[in-house]
Amino acid sequence: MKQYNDIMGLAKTEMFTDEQNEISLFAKVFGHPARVAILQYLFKLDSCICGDLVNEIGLAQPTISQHLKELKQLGLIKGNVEGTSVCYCIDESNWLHMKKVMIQFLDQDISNKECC
Amino acid sequence: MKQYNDIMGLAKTEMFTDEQNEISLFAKVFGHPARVAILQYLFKLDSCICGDLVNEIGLAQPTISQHLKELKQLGLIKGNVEGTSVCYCIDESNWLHMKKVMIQFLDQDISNKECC
DNA sequence: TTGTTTCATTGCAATATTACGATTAAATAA
DNA sequence: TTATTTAATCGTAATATTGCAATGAAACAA
Repeated sequence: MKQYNDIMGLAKTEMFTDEQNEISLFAKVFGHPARVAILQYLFKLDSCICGDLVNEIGLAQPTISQHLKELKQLGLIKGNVEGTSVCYCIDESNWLHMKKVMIQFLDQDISNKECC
Repeated sequence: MKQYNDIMGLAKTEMFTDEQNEISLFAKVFGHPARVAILQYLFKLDSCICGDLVNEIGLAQPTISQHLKELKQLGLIKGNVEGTSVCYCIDESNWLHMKKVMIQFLDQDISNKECC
């Protein structure tokens, strides 16, 4: 597993639980609309090459490539070289793990004794 | 509604859908373990004052205050002044809206025609 | 009034993120 | 071989985020 501190910058990850750090890492990768758009596109197509994304999304090729790298580093997508192009798709088992962790966080119970 | 460009920096939000921008804004606020920890603590207690959080989490008071401000700006928490302290809690209806948007994103179907 | 307590704000340094032009690398085509 | 195509990487500028000391503001207590 990647060390949280490698990519969290100033965040003092050692004062938080592994769960809190994991949630924030997943959230962080969704924290840019281009990466959200890339994932939605991959879900729509079930496969895809990088060039498609450059046309689909309006960003330059190096920028898309960088966003793909971040998604790949977290394990949410995987890519296969196919000739001169690369075929990316969702990594199903890692996506399901992430989904479980995130939904558990989002699904916390709101008791009705709100104070304000 | 807050203008996305006010807080997304370089991100070219105009090239993305409102949905993609909304998802990324919600995700961004979860993209720091301190804010995840604050939210979990608020869920656990159903109410809370800022000073509690400074003790609970190891960060300085201005840092906690800043994280609270971001959560409040997105509407996920609300705060009431009570004497010299401030009572924060989850904003239930906004939390439920966020949850719906995020779960819809996380719940996309993975077809079985993976290509790689 | 003068403290005291509690939280917000300011200001700033350190670091991270985003974007993209230029270049490189790798596969294929001519 | 020499293009050509496609995507990754490098380098760097612009901007954002994080953290906290110092300070301010507001409510309360003595």
